[in-house]
Amino acid sequence: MDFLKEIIGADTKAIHKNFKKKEIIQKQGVVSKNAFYVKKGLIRSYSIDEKGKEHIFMFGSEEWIIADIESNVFNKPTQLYIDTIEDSEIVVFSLDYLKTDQSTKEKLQKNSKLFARRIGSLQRRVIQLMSSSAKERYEMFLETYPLLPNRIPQKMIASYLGITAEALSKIRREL
Amino acid sequence: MDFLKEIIGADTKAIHKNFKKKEIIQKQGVVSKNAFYVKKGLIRSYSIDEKGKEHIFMFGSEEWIIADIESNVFNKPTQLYIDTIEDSEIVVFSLDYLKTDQSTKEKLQKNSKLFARRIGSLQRRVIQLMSSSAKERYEMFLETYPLLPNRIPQKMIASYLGITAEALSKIRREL
DNA sequence: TTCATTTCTTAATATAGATTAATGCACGCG
DNA sequence: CGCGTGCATTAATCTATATTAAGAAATGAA
Repeated sequence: MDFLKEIIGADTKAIHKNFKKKEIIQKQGVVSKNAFYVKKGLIRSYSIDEKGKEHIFMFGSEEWIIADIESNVFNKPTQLYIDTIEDSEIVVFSLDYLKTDQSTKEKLQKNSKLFARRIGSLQRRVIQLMSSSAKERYEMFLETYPLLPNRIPQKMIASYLGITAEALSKIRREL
Repeated sequence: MDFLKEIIGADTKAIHKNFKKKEIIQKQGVVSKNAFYVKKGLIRSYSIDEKGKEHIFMFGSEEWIIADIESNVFNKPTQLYIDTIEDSEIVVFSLDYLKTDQSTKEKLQKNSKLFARRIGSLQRRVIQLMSSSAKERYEMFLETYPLLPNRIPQKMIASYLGITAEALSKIRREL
């Protein structure tokens, strides 16, 4: 993820911010203008459905970017809340350079790579959701993010996997 | 989707190809070098799991691009088969311009928009898979792609929704 | 520290959707 | 033209996961 540093490093308008645990960084419904690079800490993006239930879309720990990219690029209202799971140090930056002529070819190329990776991880997630049981998804989660599970409450892991906390508890007992 | 034409139009190496119904365009496991723009017809991308079950990842009709973008950009073996549902006219092109210096800033910007849209549609898909019932997903599918359902066999729609043909049949009866 | 609140676990019951099996239909092929 | 193979539907049964409820453990605030 080398190119992250260059994209962000080159953004002179990027702002470093500190957030306390459980602070809300972005609310559903607004046109999101910013992307959030996690320098330190742990944050999450999630949506809340009509029944009031939370569904975690992504976790972001050190060196990850959390953002509603489509909302950023096309000025659409975002579906995603973003808040912190731990006290976090966040670099708030903008993807505006994609629209204006402010950016170099190199930066644009790096950005395409960044987006391509994100597309890949979402593609795997969709296929996984369609083809694997809750237990299999949990095992893959542990493999893919070995460092995260002890930093994240069970109920949030469950929400990320698309199951209830009760179902996850049962799965954990079986392992 | 204006920018599609420009991206592809500018690619002098792009090749127009005709495929018969049910022809395989790309196989799982290979490093995919190409993206497929559908000029006419209907194609799909899908993966096959260990149990031999198909899971449709995307449909592509006129003006859509079907590709394993991460495989293209990072030379990773693809999870996705691609084949045709109807006789189709396809523009086969490459995303290599993202790696080399062959491309203009404008083209790169358009490409980022293309990727951002794809990220948006995958994000919605993930959240939908986690938060909606099969019936709700089917109704959203009908709304989002009103022209496709009569061109696609039921069992493939079911596979796209992540359910069995039997379950879809039951849902349709209820509507 | 104590009390209140939230999180995690366990268990009983309910349900959406899978599986299996059987039937009628359509259509592509010899 | 008829025949076979695959497609859609229905129904019976099964199973993974949801829901509900309750208690135990952990966390946070006063």
